[in-house]
Amino acid sequence: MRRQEGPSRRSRCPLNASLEVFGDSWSLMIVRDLMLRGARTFNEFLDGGEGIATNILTNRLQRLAAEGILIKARSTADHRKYLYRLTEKGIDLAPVLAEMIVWGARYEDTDAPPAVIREMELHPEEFLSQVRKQWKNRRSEPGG
Amino acid sequence: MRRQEGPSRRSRCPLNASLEVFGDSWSLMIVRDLMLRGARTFNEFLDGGEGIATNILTNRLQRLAAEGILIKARSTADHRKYLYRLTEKGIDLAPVLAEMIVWGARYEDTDAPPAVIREMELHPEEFLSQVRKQWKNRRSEPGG
DNA sequence: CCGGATCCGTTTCGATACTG
DNA sequence: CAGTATCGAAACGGATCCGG
Repeated sequence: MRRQEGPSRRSRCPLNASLEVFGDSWSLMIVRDLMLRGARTFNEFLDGGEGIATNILTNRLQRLAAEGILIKARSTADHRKYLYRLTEKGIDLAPVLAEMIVWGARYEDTDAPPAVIREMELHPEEFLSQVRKQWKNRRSEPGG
Repeated sequence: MRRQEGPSRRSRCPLNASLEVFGDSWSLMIVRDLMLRGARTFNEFLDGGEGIATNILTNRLQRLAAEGILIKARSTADHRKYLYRLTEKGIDLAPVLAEMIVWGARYEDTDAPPAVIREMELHPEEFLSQVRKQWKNRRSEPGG
């Protein structure tokens, strides 16, 4: 019970607040898998995130849920499954994600498709609106 | 000798590459102190970053220097001092920083001046050009 | 099978004291 | 001023086990 929330104990700076929420290696990967790769179940995160352990994944999903970035709910189609989806707060991480992807693609050695990166870089607002549009449609839980 | 570089061992995704470089609590705080708060010496980071320990600060400065995000050099004015400054690669983290600050200011409880945040949010390219302009002038090492 | 929980060895972090 | 050295605490990561 070490990590209780409380309205940002002493880190008033916005950057610190953000870092407290997703300032680790895994949280943003989970958000990316959710946002850009269509991952929705525990095991889809396990595959997509580069080798995260199950206990760490559980921990991060709980933290992100506690922060209101994602929501966990039982699948209506398959009752054994849980489905995770982004909240508005989580979707609004898209610009952060996009800038990190653009920077990584520019300066590190990656295999990112240049077209997608250029799209993110040159038309960020279109990228964001596409993400939003996809998440509008996803309410209907297709293929759950 | 655990952390040797190598051209991104297996993390080809740009996001993973970025997270490997600055995916921890402190690295981006240091970049922010450098970029937005004018910190340039070890002790200025110690004050600005919210209570970072000296060994951690040393470690992060070394890592960031090894990644080519900042450069450490002796002050020409005061030969006892070392001055840290951002490289182009480091300055290009400004958009990432800005988006994280905007998100944190929107969703977490912070004391950020709204005007600055709105400026970052509505005119990101102006914010970026201001940062760049400031770093042009900083070559002359004023007050070192 | 799905979604975890638990155990345990290893790694990293972080506070403080100390040094050139 | 700019870091090392030390050492306990915490986080990580792999493997395994468990409930539905």
